[in-house]
Amino acid sequence: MKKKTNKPTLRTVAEACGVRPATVSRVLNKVDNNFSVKPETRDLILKTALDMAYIPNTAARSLRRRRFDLVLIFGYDLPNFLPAATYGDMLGALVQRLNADGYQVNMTFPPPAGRKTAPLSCDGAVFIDTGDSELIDDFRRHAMPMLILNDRIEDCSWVAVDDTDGMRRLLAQLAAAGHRRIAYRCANKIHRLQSHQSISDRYQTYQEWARTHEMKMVTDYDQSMSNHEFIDAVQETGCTAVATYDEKLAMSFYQSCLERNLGIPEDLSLVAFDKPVNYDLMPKITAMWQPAEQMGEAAAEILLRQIKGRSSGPEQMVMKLNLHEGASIAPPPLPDGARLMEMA
Amino acid sequence: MKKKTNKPTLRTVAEACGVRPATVSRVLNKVDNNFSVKPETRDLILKTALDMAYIPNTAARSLRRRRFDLVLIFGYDLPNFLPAATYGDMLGALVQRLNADGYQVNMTFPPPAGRKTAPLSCDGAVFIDTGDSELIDDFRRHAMPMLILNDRIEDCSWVAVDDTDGMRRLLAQLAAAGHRRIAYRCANKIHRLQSHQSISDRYQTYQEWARTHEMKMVTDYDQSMSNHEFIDAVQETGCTAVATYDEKLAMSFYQSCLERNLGIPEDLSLVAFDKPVNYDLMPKITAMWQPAEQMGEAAAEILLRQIKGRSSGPEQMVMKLNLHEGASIAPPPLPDGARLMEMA
DNA sequence: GTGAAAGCGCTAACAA
DNA sequence: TTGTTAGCGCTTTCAC
Repeated sequence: MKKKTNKPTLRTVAEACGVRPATVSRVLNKVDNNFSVKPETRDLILKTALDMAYIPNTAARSLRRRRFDLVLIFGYDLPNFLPAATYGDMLGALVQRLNADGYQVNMTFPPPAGRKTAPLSCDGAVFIDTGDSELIDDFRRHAMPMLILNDRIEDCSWVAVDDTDGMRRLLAQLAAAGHRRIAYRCANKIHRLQSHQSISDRYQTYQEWARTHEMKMVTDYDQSMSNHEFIDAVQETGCTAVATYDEKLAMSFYQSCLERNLGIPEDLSLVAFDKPVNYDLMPKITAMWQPAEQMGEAAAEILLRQIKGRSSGPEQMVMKLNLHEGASIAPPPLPDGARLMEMA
Repeated sequence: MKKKTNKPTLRTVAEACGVRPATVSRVLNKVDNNFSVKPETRDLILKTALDMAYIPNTAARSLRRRRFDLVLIFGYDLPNFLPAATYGDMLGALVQRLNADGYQVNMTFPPPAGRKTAPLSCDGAVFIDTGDSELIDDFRRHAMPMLILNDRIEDCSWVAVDDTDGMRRLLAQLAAAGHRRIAYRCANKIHRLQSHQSISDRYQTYQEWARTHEMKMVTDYDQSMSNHEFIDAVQETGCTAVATYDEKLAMSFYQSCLERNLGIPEDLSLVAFDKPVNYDLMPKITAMWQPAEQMGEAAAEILLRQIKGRSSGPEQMVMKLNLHEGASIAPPPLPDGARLMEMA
């Protein structure tokens, strides 16, 4: 066991090569504005650095360069939310784009209480499903590049989706299949601690649709209901289709329908938002999916512009949801009388 | 728009207070070994720092302190694997423990090619599902504290599970219910690019079981088979139970069984490894779950010992899997003849 | 083609 | 109770 692991520094390497640290730095960073290195010293330095397993000290480098080449992702709940499937894709695209421009990407978990040094340890930040407004404020005060992904915050850059349009198209899809009475299951009061734009957007669109189509609303927006209570309400009011706030609610509702021998879509049509995890193992539900990759990429582009100062003020972007056709919509079942007439 | 965002530094704050940077540093870092600050200057400094929104520069601090207060998690594929559910819990516990000791935790995504500065930008690292042995080598060469989570690498610290024991108990569970012929679906050749200890552990245990119980092996370990081909094999050989390598395979197999009107567990018993995502929405399968929280915590403890130099050499830890009882085991269905006898 | 020197912002040992 | 000083390891301008 060695007494002390003296990590090689620029100076160590330089001494081993009989040159000065500055030269080593130039060689390793491939400073090529005017070919200022003799090939043999260059090779010697390269070889020595490799042999000694030299790794530049990030702190020193960042301090000097005044830049970190690092983007932080804040999404404290991501371990829970990543299973929303769509975030994996979104972040994948985001990271790839940032990497292409030389930025390392780190996802940070909640920092120890009292430590809030983040704004001065990266070049920019992406907030996703993070309600940490204090941190966002800090970034803003320090004029640090940042972007909100999948939500909207005033005076910030963000990339979000058009839930109003999404809900409208979802309802239109059901209407096109012949549905006139549609219920909306959202369970927001119960499931969501902090409110998200999508909650009100989707609900209000449902409300608007009900008004313009003279349709009686059947929803659990204002009250907490179990799946079975909701199914009761659906049946009592003669709804022939149900829209749910997200895929989790949809799957859970689907299970409850099975338990009651309610076939989907034969007896009840079902639509939702979001792509479920393990999509191929799940019942195929027609749903509005986020354009995950595009969102990630757009976010990266905007953030990069902010970082490189090529942007004046916040940029905001709304994207359309994609209708993903499953097998959960059918024409409404005919009422018993009508069925008899049809058979005759 | 301000001309230039002059971020406040220690010096800025010090000048505003009429003291020297060192004093500010002492106050903000609560150096309290001997109450060396006059209350009024202390308050002034605190207030000024807050007003100016002073945030220490991480790079400068780390450079000087020779420490980052940061642990990096490497798991490049985590966005894909987190949906394995168990990792969310594992990381949650790990992070919490490290936070408690004042360490920030970042999960890093693949760094831009050619940049391998990680070993000198953190105090320690956790590798999870990462086959980046080059990076691991770098950490080792620099004698940086690190730990492999959920896998084993020679001469490293790691926390892993006892898959041999797990498989044995799973098979024993089936045997206790009366099963004598058990098939093993692993599909490893197809699904796993890089090999994991669990693959051979589980397979070899199955093999051993077959030998000692004089049971004919029915498995796809050496050949690629579709679910339906596998079901064919199961039926031809009269197997009454199937064990699968993981929950994904189990779920997928389950679906295929439904398609063939094979009831689980009435017609076929099924066991697996791992906890599925959205467990409450999934069919309840008896499976071996990782003790996720304990693993995360143990990993944190070991890593902390390494970081604080309280450890001599690598520490390795094997944990038992937990049997999670679902509803996928039943006694084997009686052969037709036997069933008649029973009824008589 | 390479060296000298300054300094990024912070902390810790020492001095007063 | 506070100031002075040195320097962490690196990059970059300027000089030769």
